[in-house]
Amino acid sequence: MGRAPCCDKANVKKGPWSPEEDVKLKDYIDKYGTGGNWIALPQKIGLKRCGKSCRLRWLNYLRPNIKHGGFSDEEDSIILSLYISIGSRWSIIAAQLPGRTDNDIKNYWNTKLKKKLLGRQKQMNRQDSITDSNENNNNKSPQNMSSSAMERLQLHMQLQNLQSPFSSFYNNPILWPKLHPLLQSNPDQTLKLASQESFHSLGPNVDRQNNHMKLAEINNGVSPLYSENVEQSLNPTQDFQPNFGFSQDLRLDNHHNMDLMNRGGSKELFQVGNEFELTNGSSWWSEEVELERKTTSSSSWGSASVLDQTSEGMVMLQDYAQMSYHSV
DNA sequence: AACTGTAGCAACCGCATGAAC
DNA sequence: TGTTCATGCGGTTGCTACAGT
Repeated sequence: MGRAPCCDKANVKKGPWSPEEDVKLKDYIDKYGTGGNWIALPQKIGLKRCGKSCRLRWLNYLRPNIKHGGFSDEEDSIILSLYISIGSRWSIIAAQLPGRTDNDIKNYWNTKLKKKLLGRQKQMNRQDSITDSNENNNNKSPQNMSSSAMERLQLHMQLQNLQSPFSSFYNNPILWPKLHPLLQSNPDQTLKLASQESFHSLGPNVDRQNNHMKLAEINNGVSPLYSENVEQSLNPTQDFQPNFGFSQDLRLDNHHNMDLMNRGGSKELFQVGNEFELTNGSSWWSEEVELERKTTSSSSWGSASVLDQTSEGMVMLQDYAQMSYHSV
């Protein structure tokens, strides 16, 4: 049995919204809210639109305090950092940028920021190829990586090795994004994340529901970087090795835009769990495990998995387990 | 002026998830 | 416990504006 359509597609209008439609929708929501039912909303106000379309229009355009365009350097930096860390979880990235929508950030990334950064990387690659033509690292050949992973690797390399406008961001914890303080008071508000994209090239034997282990649960603020039970939960063995992908469970506040510019020094909670898919074969995982182990005892991090703590206790996780390559 | 290519963006589509029944 | 359905999310599409030829 197929899924029932959310609306009568024959009788709904598609395409750009007219100003009249915008006014109707905005006026109604301003007065009565959404009523918790987007599907019924368009009928209530006489709009021939799908409820999903209304929701999208509200969230991306009509909602108060929405900003469009004019991304600042700091916003660029945050987007870049989070993209490298968590990939294309645009809603999460948007949650760190007040007034920005996931759609806006996604468009901005795809049309401008990515080109800007990767374009610079290409330039540098051309220079590098002159001097490094003899070195051919098969392990990291593009053929064996997903495009997203490749992108993230390139961006990371660029951040590490090249002079870039964002290098200052890496070295400046003040610019690093933080998570919403509400988490501290309501940790039950969770947002479960699973990177579909990360698993696109998983083999058929991979079961993303099982064999996961929590790599990190980080209590931020005055707490130590890792708690005792987290240390125990790590328990990495050489048997684990992700030939490929990962997903993440980030527990964080979902829909409250935080004011990045005015965040105070209150206690904040950032819990991250990585769910690694384990197969046999390469040695890449063992390297990763080693890096993860380092993270439990040191604030110095390798490039493959990066977890840094700022002087204020803020924690960043950067994970490149998504990169898919086999060592030989 | 007409055509073509491209960038930017709004909106749509399909899937995953979780709540309600 | 299984089914249905609303919601949220990310990928994709399609339209418009603009630049280049």
